[in-house]
Amino acid sequence: MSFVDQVNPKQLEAIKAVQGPVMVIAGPGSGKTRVLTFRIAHLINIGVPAYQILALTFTNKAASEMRERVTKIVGDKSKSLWMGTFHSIFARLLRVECEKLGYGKNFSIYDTQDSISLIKNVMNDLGVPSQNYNPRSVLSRISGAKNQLITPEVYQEQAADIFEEKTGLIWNEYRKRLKQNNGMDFDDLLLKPIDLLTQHKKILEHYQDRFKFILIDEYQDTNHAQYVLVNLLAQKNRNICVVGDDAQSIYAFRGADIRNILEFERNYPDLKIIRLEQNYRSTKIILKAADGLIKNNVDQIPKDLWTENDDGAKITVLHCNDDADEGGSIVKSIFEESGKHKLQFKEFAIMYRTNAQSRSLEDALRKNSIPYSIIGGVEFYLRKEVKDVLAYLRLLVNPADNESFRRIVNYPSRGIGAVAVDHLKKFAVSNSLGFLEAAAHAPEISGISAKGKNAIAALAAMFTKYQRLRGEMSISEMSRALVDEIGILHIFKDEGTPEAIARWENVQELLSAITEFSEQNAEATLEDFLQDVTLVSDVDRWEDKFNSVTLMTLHSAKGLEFPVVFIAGLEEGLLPFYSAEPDRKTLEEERRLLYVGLTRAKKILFLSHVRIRFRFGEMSYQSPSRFIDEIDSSLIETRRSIAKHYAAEPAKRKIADSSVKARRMKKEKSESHYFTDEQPDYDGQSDEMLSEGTVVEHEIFGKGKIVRVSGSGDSQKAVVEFYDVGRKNLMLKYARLKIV
DNA sequence: ATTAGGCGATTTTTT
DNA sequence: ATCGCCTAAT
Repeated sequence: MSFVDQVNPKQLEAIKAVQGPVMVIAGPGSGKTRVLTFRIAHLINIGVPAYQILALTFTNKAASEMRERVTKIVGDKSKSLWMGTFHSIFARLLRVECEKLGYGKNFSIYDTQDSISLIKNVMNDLGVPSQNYNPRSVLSRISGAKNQLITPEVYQEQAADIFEEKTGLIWNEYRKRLKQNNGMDFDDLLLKPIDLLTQHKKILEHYQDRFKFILIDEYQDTNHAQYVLVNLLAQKNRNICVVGDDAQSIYAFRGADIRNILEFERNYPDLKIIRLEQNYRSTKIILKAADGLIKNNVDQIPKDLWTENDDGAKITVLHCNDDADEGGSIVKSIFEESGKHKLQFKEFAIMYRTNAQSRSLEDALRKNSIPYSIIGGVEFYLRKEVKDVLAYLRLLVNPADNESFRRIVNYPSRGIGAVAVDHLKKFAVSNSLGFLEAAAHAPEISGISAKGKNAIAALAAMFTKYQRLRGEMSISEMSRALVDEIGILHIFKDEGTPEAIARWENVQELLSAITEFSEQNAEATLEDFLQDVTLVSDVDRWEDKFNSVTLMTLHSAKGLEFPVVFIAGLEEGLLPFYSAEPDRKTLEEERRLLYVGLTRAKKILFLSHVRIRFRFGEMSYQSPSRFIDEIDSSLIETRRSIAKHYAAEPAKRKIADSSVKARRMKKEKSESHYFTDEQPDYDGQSDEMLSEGTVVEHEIFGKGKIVRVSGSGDSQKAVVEFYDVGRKNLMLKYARLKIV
């Protein structure tokens, strides 16, 4: 093998240190994937059977790319590698072993949406009003506790307030229901393997002997449960290699814990630490900017990043008026840069903090006929009609799945309402049956009208029929037949509205996806397909073969790189994201997120911010992100945008009156008061003396009193308590306040 | 009892 | 856009 002349000495060291625990601290663009690939290839070449290697990656895409690259070096042997995300690898393991934990092999995997709706049902049944306790927050507490390996019992004992008490109760019931439904949530895919391995010594030994060499990519984003799980597997052979970068840790909200890196060192005192600090991706200017930014974090492992690449162009900061203008400015820059450097659209990426930001950017791209593909957002497999069809398939595979039953029992409308379902549920509970089983006994259930009984019995009969057909037809034929019989395609067709047509297309696309899936792997089962759609993300499906601009969140951008990167919305409150005054930890995580974004860029980097943004249905004055100030100003060139020509709609946004309340977009058609995309007059307002207590008047918000003034020069800001609309954070440069 | 339609509230980031 | 909650119609 010829990797020796393709890597630097540090990389070589990381590739060859195959025995014992190794931690590779890999800066952005330092050839981490190359190291992992060669390391696996090296293991195989020195005689380690591929099935003894377990490689855990952050995305499925990273896994399949790596497998491809390994295959190029070692050939077919790579097929028996276990490579994938934690969730998909351990779901696979559970399919084999779950019966020892009392689950059926056909268990359903509940995504966040499914889990929330189960929580809602549980709360209903327990009489906990969902007005007081948001099911989403309840789930996130439960999930947090689960990833810390806290049991419901301990959680309930330690409950510090009424919310936690209720959460404990809900959790307990939620857990029971999941089990009854033969279902696991995302966290269970990590916790159940831990249960399995700690409860069954033989099985633990089996897998310890099986996975003699373990590699973990993006180690900084693993949580405590993942840490424990991997250590169980690795503790016997101790051939474990983790690769990560603390500066790119951006999943704390999901339980990712920097302590994993510290504990790792404690757990393996003979740990070998290798640092990869040479960057092969970005220009000197980009790297310097990123490095300068991240140095503002207190929590970090110090690093000395360097590159032999050119200085490159300065970073451009685009000052924009509003979101339409931002889209226009970005489009204009795409045209300019692609003309100047002969770049294709696929070499551009636009990144942002929240999915909601994509809309105005899409508008601008569409208006200028630039092809784009978008990662994330409302994902295909989360669309209602798609989830509805999937619920049918899921119930077919796992008849115990009461949540799926609930979802489809009256979709499309069959005259089975809440009351009928309630009777059915009572019958099911008192006879210890699943809902679908109970449905087969519809005639025996009291309290339901004859019509309702017929409808329920017919539904049950349909499932019986398709359970039989599953054995006789291919999964794609069977799915088509089922969708046909449900009749939703006709319903959408008849409705004929653009929305309905879109739904029709989505269902067709789902059916094609099933066909394609079964063509790709001939032995694939419906279970495999269902598992795939819940565990494979949008990024995983993304391919750069289309010549289009890519739009995505900063979180999704991890692990990718592009010649030209735009990061939109660098504004206080948005990036860094916060609603209340942010604490240090929050700010540091947000800073790391931007760091990840900056370091995706190879050659050219644009940052943009707007003056006025529609947020939470409200017009909001935004001040530029503090992060812009943290980048050395000698690396930056600013541009005030006048992108009228490219902006999606002339940026006309109505504000009806002085009470700036939530306004639906559709209501925004009539009436007075427009903002235009003309440059605001910078009338030197900020030069005047404004201090606490000054009474001022704003053209829209009316009169108010200044509470606080901060910053200086162009970035001077004030908090103003308006008499009519309450407290607002304004940037003086743009707010055009009049002293009263 | 069920359904349709209107209205208001809700949106950080993801496996 | 979607969901829950309301009311009026069937």
